[in-house]
Amino acid sequence: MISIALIEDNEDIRESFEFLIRSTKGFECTGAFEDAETGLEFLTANPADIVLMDIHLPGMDGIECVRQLKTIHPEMQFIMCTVFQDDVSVFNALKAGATGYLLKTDDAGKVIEAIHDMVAGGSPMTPQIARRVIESFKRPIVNDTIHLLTKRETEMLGLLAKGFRYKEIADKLCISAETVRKHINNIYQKLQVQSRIEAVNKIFGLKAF
Amino acid sequence: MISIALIEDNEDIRESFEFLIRSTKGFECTGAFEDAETGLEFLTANPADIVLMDIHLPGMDGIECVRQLKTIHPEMQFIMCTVFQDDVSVFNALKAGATGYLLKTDDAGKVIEAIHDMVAGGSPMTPQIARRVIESFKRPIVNDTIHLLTKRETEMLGLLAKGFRYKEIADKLCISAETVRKHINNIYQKLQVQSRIEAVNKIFGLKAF
DNA sequence: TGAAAAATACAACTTTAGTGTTATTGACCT
DNA sequence: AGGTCAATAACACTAAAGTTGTATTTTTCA
Repeated sequence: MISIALIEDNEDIRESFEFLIRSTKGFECTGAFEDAETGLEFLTANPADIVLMDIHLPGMDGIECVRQLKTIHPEMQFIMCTVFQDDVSVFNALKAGATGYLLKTDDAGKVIEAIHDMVAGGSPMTPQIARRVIESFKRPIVNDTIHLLTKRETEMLGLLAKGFRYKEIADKLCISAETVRKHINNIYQKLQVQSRIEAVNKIFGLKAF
Repeated sequence: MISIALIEDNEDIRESFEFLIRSTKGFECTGAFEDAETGLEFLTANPADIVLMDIHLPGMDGIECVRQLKTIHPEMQFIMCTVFQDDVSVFNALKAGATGYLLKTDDAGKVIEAIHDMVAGGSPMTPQIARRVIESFKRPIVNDTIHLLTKRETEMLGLLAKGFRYKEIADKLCISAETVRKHINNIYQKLQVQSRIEAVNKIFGLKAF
């Protein structure tokens, strides 16, 4: 028996979801809440296997609720339900610990399928959302500041990031170590940093996730 | 009319896919190839909207084929077809530029649906594959070597990664700079590295993508 | 073609980082 | 009670990194 809870402020949707779950073999609905606060309180004490969570809620939003519940019960699985599929919501939800994404427009069959996929260790989501995840996954996340650097300087920075010494870089590029030193000094001035690690963090540092 | 090409070494699968595409309204099959080399040659000259690509092929594999075609025709879309859904293949394919992932066991309806999803700007994939993508997306990708370090050493490394000087770390933790120096030296010995940047790369370095 | 930007090079100097060694204290384990 | 490990600290020394300044050549581009 898979225990499912849901947090959704719209009464019609909440009740139809609850009915849907109750009338599906192998599923039980352990709670249906209209706001994040009461849901959070109940689920902290009574963890469910899977939670269907609306994003837009009065008071605390669904993403924050997931974040808090996930830290308390890491094994709990969350499927976000929303009308929007904008990038920010998707990523914040994923970052908070949600692993599935349903649209409210999805029919009953999709919802049941999504829950089954979830139980089977999958991440049900629309192809549109999957695309967004992939796109941002591929993005190198390089700071714009890099455009201040010349080609040679960018090359230097790459080697610097890999941990090569000035002497090694010099040998690799067949220039003198003093030139390398000069280039790197120019880089530091442009990036407003004082050390190799700061430069690397500024350019390649990953703030995303 | 959406033009679709396919590269698949198994004759039965290739012909049934070709038949499926030809018999679907709005789809046309512009080519069906049994190996990457001939497919690559044809598609370079005659780009298709969507390519169904097998991963395991004799000679050049499907991932390499995608990589090459994607650089020549970036607007071409690729759906990988495979029996396996292992992490390495999935990520390499995504990295090469594929945006969809089908299992050979999927039925005709799923294939058609996947192509439509693709045309609509989505990324059709199984929930299992979506989960893999998300997991690795969230994973900080921390090297196992970090378990060699003590709590204090791990803390040091974090500050080291942020670019703080020994003196600054010392002040932050209310210990002497000499102690910081010692801890860091221990870290380097455990990680078998000689500098801050190497240590950071070894532990937090992202090999993925 | 002429000015600006980039790449090259050298030098003197300061600061920070990294290596090696030794020693004390407290925590934890058996 | 004794042993191991982690954390603390200090000192001497070397190596590498970072700073500042000047200068020449090459590229680029308006």
